Amino acid sequence: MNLAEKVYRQLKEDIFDFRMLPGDRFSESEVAERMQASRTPVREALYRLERDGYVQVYFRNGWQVRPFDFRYFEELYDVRTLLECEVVRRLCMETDRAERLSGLVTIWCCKPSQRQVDPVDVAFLDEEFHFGLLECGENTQMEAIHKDVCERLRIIRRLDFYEPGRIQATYEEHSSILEAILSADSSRATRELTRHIEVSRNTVRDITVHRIQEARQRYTTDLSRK
Amino acid sequence: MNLAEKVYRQLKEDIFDFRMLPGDRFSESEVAERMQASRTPVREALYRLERDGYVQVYFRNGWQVRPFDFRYFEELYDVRTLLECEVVRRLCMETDRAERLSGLVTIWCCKPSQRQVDPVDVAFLDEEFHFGLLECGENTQMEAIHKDVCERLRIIRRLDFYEPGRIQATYEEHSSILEAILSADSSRATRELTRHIEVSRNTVRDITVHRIQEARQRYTTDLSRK
DNA sequence: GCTATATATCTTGTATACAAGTATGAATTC
DNA sequence: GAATTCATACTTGTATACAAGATATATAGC
Repeated sequence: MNLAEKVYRQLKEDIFDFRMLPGDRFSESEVAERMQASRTPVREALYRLERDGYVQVYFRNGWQVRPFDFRYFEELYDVRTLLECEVVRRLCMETDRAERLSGLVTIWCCKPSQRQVDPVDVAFLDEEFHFGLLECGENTQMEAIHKDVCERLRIIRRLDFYEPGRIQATYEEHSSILEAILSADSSRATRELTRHIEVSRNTVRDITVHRIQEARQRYTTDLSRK
Repeated sequence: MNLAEKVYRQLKEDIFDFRMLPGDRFSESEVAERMQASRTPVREALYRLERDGYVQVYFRNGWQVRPFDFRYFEELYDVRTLLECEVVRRLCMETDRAERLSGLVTIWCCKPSQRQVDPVDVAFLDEEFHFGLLECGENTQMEAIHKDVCERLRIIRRLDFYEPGRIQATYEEHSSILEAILSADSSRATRELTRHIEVSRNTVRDITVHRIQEARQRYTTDLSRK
C-alpha cells in the first residue's frame, strides 16, 4: 500500500474519531511529521480528503478540518432516501428479489434472541443493510454515489445506536422494510424506509448536538472565515 | 490560478475534445513536458482526474484515459433522471415556482423566431436548463451531485444536437416541462422530463456510436486489462 | 497610546533528485 | 527454434530544496 494511501486512511480516522476536531487548523508539515512521511504523500492524501469534503485548503495559509454543517447533513440524508427508495421500488418489480434479499433477511428477520446488542456492531450491520439494498439493484453508479453519501454521513451516523431502544427499533424497521419488498408492496416499502431514515436522522442530530455540545461552537462554525 | 489547476483543466479539455482518446496510455513526464510544468502539479491534476473518473493509474506503470463504458453512461442517465424528477416534484409544491422559473421560461417558452439555432449554443443552453431546474430546488448537495453526474456525461452529451430536428424538439420538450411545473402538474412534469432525458440518451448513444465508429474498438474496451 | 510600515516567520506551490518497482528486449541456455 | 534469465530503460512513489505569498510581530512615526 502507498504511503499516501496510509496517510489518507489515518487522517480520515483521526477526523472520524475526533482526534482532529472540525474547525481545527493544521499544516502539511505538521501532519508529515506526525505521520513520519514527507509532505508529498501528505499533500496527495489531503487533496483526496478535500474532494471528499473533510478538509479544505486556504491558499498558502494552511488547512482546516471542515466544520460541521448540519444543513449539509440533512440534505445528504435526502439524497440517501431518494436513492434507496428508487432501488427499493425497482426491487419490488424483480421476480428474484427473495433470492437477492436472502442474506439481509437472515440477518434482520431473526428471533430477538439472535439479535446483536453491541451498538458498534449494530452500527456496522445497519450500514451493511443499506449498502446491501443498493447492491441488490443493478445500478453500480447509483451504488457508488450512495456509498459516497453514506461515507460523508458516517462521521455523525456512528454516534447513533447508543440511544436506548434504538437497536430494537432498527431491527423492527429493517425487517418490516424487507417484508414489504418481499410482498412487492412498493409504496409501503418506501414509506417505511423513508420513515426509518427520518428517525435515524433525527436521533443522530440530537445525539450529535448533545455529545459534542462542549465543542458545539466550533463544530457549527460556518465555513466562511476571513 | 494554480499551475495544477491549469493542467487539470487542460487535460480535461484534451480528453473532452478527443485529443487524448479513451484507452490512450501516457506518462506523467510526457504530460509535464507538453504542459511546460514539472511532474508535481501534473500528478496533482491527474489524481483529481482519476477521482473524477476520466483517467486511471497503473502502479508504477503509467496512466490511461479511461475507455468508454456505455453501460456506465446509461446508469448515470438514470441518476440524472432521478435527481431532476425529485426536484421537479418538490418544485410543483412551491408557491413561488413561477418566480423561480422565470429565467428559464423566457429562454425556452419563446417564439420560434427567437430560438437559438447553433447546435453548440443549444447544447450549452440545454445544460443550463437542467442545471437551472436543480438550482430552483433548495438542496445544494443534490445540485452538486447532479452537476457531477452531468459533468461525467458531458463527454458524450456534447455530441448531441447535431441530429436534424433535435433542436426544435428540445425547445418543445423543455417548454412543456416548464408549463407542467407551472400548472403544478407534478406527474405530467416528471413524465415529460423522463421522456425528454430518454430521447436525449438514445440520440446521444446513436450519434456517439456512429461518430466514433472507427475508434469504437478502443472506446468500448473494458477496463480490466492485465 | 495608536496607526502604519517593514521585516521575519510560516504556509503552500513547484521543481528536482533519487528510490523502488515494472516491463521490455537481448543474450543465453536447452 | 523456444523458453528462460538478466540487464536496461522507463514508470511512478517519495523526499527534499527552493520560490512565492500570507500572516503576525515588532518597530517607527505621530
